[in-house]
Amino acid sequence: MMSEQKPVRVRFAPSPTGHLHLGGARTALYDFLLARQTGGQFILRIEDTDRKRYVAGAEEEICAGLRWLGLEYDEGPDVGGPCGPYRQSERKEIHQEYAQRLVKEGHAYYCFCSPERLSKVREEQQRQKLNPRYDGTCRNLAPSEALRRVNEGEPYTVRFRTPKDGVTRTTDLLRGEIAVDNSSLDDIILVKSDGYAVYHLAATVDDHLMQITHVIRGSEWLSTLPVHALIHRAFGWDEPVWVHLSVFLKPSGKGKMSKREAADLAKDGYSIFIKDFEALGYLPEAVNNWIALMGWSYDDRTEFFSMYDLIEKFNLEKLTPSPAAINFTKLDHFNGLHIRALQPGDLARRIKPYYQREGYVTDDDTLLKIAPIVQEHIVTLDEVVEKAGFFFKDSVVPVAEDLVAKGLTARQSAEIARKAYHLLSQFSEMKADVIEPPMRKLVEELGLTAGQVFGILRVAVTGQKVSPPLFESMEIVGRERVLARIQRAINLLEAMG
RNA sequence: GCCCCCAUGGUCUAGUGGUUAGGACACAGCCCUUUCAAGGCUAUAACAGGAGUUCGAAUCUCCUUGGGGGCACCA
Repeated sequence: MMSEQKPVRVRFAPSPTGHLHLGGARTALYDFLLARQTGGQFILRIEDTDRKRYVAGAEEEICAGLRWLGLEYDEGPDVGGPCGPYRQSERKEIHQEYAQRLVKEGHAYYCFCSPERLSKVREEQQRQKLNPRYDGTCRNLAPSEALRRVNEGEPYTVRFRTPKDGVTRTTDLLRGEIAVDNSSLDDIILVKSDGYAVYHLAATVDDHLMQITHVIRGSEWLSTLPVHALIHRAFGWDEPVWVHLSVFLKPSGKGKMSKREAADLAKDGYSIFIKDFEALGYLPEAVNNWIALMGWSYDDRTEFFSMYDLIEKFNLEKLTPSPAAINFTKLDHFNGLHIRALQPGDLARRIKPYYQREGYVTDDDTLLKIAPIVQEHIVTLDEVVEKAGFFFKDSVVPVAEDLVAKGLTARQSAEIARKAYHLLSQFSEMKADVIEPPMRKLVEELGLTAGQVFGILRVAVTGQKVSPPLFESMEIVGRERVLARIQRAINLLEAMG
């Protein structure tokens, strides 16, 4: 199936008004996959024509988020490219030029209605249960008069002259033909009175100029799709392939993600913002794998995909149009799978920051030894600190009660610890495969279970009831610390009586 | 209110006229086991409802219901 597809040019076009979230990331992922698969280009374009909504730092966060996910773009505001600028605010004159062309050719007209009048008209229409729509006051102004008013400095906007009747048909890749009566369409504003183009014009012009072949975006654009098609046609341009992705719903599947919902998520250690995933211990490859499968599938059983797999196997044909509820437990599952798929050396490198974040002083040799023994015990990277922090501590402080083995007294537990201490102290090194057989023999001699004996030692050596495998852990902790920790445990048990 | 879109287990989905409706997550039980996991096995669980078309519908059509999106000088 290695395609003979033509190289695509696709763009991810977020507005810098907030955080990069899962929905955006998934759109960008699909863009990226398609571009890489076909040998085309993935472009980042910042849609910042609304200066009022501009959020400082948002663009940087988007770029950083895409890079963290591994979605390197070929052209964009901070990397340049042949179709720049890639920030729409810097393309104001270009947009105006094309708006003029539409006006000259009769596809658009100047409108001098004030926002105040417009909103009053709208309120009145709503009161009368009519559909809110521009009332057409300026639609039939004589071009010469309109031009005169423009030249006199009167504030104006440019509106698209939508056909009054007929039907506009266009095609969405996932849904087939989308047909709408032109009578239900509005004369949308193309250029605002501040001179900046509105999305509908800016995106259309830029997509054409940047030779975008596939427009992949959220389904919130579906209702304006006919207008976008009409604008393309007014310019005489071919339409790109339209791909409208379904939205993500909240985990319950009932309703879309809300601000409140997002806040609740944080309490459970989840987030919908890409900037948070690293700190929460997620791997970018897991996040990609997870969101790739929300709206796309490969076959009836394959679910684990590396980025390499995704690039090879992604296809637009298997996209689904129905909305998907975000399922964070599935993300946890994928994260576990991807952690286990890592080379231990890679895992060692990736867990390091989580230790350092908590103030641990680590060394790479030890990290390299820890990686393979925690690998199949953690689902998020940050867990490594609570599960395997004891490796980097001089000593641990067990809860005395935890040292008492199930079914035994403190006194008996102390006696077992003493015997283990005696046995272990005879070895010059704590090699796991060397000390395990005699330890098991000890268990047998004592007539106890492995769980009872090893449980005491686990708490003694790690300070925790839950830890990575005991003997491997003891090997890393090392002879001196192991013995010191067991001695301390003996003392604690004896103090209990 | 009007317009557009969507509809298979709790969730993500496979399925494009004939299948015992498949897989995954979650959940429950069992096995394995030095803890926690991981792994293995088993179980529970779905075609929203109603009309049609057809010898035969999860698959095609229509209606209803439910959900989502849009109706700005925001994107």
